[in-house]
Amino acid sequence: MTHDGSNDKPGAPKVSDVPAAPNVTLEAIARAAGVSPSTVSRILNGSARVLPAKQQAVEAAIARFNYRPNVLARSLASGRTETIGVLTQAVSSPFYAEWLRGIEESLYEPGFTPIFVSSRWNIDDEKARLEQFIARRVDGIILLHAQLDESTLTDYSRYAPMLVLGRSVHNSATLAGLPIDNMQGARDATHHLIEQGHREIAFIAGPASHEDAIERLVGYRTALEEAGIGFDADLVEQGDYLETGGVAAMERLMARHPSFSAVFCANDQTAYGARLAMFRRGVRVPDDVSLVGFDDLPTSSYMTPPLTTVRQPTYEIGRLAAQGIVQMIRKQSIALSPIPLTLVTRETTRRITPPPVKRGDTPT
Amino acid sequence: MTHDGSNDKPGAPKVSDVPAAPNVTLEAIARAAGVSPSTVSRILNGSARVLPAKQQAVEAAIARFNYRPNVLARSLASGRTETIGVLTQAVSSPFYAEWLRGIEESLYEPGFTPIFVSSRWNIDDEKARLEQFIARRVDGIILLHAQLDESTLTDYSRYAPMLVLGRSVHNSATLAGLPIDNMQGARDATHHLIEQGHREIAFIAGPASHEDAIERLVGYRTALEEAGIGFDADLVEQGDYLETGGVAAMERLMARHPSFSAVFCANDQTAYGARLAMFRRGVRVPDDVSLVGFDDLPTSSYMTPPLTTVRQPTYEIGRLAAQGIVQMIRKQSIALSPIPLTLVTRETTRRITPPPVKRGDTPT
DNA sequence: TTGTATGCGTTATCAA
DNA sequence: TTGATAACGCATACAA
Repeated sequence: MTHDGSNDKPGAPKVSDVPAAPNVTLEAIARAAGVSPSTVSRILNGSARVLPAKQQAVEAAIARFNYRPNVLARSLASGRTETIGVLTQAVSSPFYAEWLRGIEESLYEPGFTPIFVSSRWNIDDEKARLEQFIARRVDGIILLHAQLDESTLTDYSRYAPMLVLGRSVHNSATLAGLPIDNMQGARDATHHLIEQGHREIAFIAGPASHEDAIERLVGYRTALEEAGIGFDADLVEQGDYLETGGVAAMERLMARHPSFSAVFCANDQTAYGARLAMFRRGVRVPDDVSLVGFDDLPTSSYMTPPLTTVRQPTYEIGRLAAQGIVQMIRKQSIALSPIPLTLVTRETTRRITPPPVKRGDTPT
Repeated sequence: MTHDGSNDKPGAPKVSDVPAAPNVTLEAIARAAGVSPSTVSRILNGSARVLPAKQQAVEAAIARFNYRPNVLARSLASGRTETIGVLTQAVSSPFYAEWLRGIEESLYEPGFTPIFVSSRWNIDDEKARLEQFIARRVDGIILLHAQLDESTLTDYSRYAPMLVLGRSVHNSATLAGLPIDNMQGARDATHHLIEQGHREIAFIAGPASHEDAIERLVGYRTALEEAGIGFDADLVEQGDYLETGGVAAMERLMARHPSFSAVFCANDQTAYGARLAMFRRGVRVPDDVSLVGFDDLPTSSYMTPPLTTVRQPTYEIGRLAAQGIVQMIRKQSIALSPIPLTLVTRETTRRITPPPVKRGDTPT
């Protein structure tokens, strides 16, 4: 920060801008500047006016000793940590990545620091991490897809305001949910396929334990019903939101019910797997089968061909969440409306003239 | 803050397992159990034996009040935060994701908590985040691809031991580097293509500012030289490690020098872009052009066809890093050997009989 | 084995 | 405007 670069070159005696003493305290600065600790504190926090002369003396001392206030001590004394606990189910999931980015970027400006942890889809871990947040006295908590039931969340929210993404809860001053309209998204996607002339539309579902996954299935069924197409349980296969599950599900589907002309996958990762399984069998997309995903992961627009999918504005949702939690911390009321999803039509779907052409015996 | 939640549900008196007082202190527990604060502290940390009777009394009080020690106070008093600062260039990058997972999982067992932040490839941010870590008194720091120069890193390492991934530094007790052998990886990949009969092998490079990217270019050139193939600058295009850069580079390449039979991309994301650009032009992979990437992102095995690439064992590297930093904190010596990379041969490369067949005018 | 006293580095309250 | 002084919640050296 105060690196002057004047002695990078060997030869000249090195006078580092980062001094040796790692533990300069506020008190040391006060002594060096000839003022009281309180004055230094005031300057640091801008909590009161001080004489310019003293101000300068203190600032000089801070620069000279490269002093950095101890965040721990500050938090202990003030009761505020300026820290937000962010709980994800899996840090490494491409799906959460954009959320984290949105959260981090919006938190930086108001001066909060996010702490990311992941519970690995394990409800016990989720609890443990939440308690860890509380032990750390975070000022607020953002949950990405909480699995805990609402009453438990409500209990925890007494320690710090909580915002739950992708879920609707009974909103209060300390607990709020930002629901995502999975049902509508899935309905739109299915509707799109129907409009393109598809009638036998398969669905590869997500884990039955996920609320989202269920909503997406409901959306699929709703669109079918609206179009007067009977629901066929044989066209539904179980996936797990992962690529491997998509592969397996598609293989079962092709073996059992090979006449579908379109597949709607509960998420993009599932679609990647399904795509590969079809590729292996020589089934062309979209010539033989149309494919639609859900989430619009960054990679999806680089699939070959680029994937038609339901876009979740994750980055924006992340920003909203960050702003929301800050408002809750500041005791301001917030109004969170459900996030609408939009269908992004790319190149894995095509119009067919019903009845669907029989899928070809293209060479592998 | 002192909301006691005793009347969440109208009607039935709710007896929650999470008690009302959010700020139970160690002292309160001591009083409730009829012992001294130090005894409670000892039980909490297992730092000394206490009478079973007292032990039980304390544990009962802890359970009754749902007491959670204040991490801040504990750290302030002990001088240890049990926290590791992890600096990434971009939290949301699929490339860093696996590293983070490895780090997080290995840190959990020894009782450390990672704090992830990202500097967004900005060197000023990198410095700011590092200073933030120091202000938080983290016990150790892991850097994923540091951009700061070694002397600055050395300066910072006086505050907390630092481990730099993907870079070699002059190792000391407080600063260590875990280099990754990009050169060898790129050399192997190129060599593979040469062995398959390719002679006109294009290369889409990464940002010239990245050490890794340069090493990969060097590996490419080395393999060519070893095979007695002259380096042709016309076959090298500039990318940016992102998909968009891959698309653009491939388009330029095809326009300018359409006779290559293989492309080696500096990373997988670049390869995704290049793949799409070829797809758009009706150039088939691997029938017309062989394609090799670098990194082996999780998605790469689901590309169609699955991408041949150089695998970085990122998850394992993450684990190594976590173990390493813990050892450094404990003042144990560590031995870090460069990580070897391995070529994963999948389906985007194929053997050709030189001279390469002229690339087809397949319909778009 | 247990308790007392002191310190960790700040902020905040209260006088001056 | 400034400076003592008391928290903040815990760990720990020392004494018992």
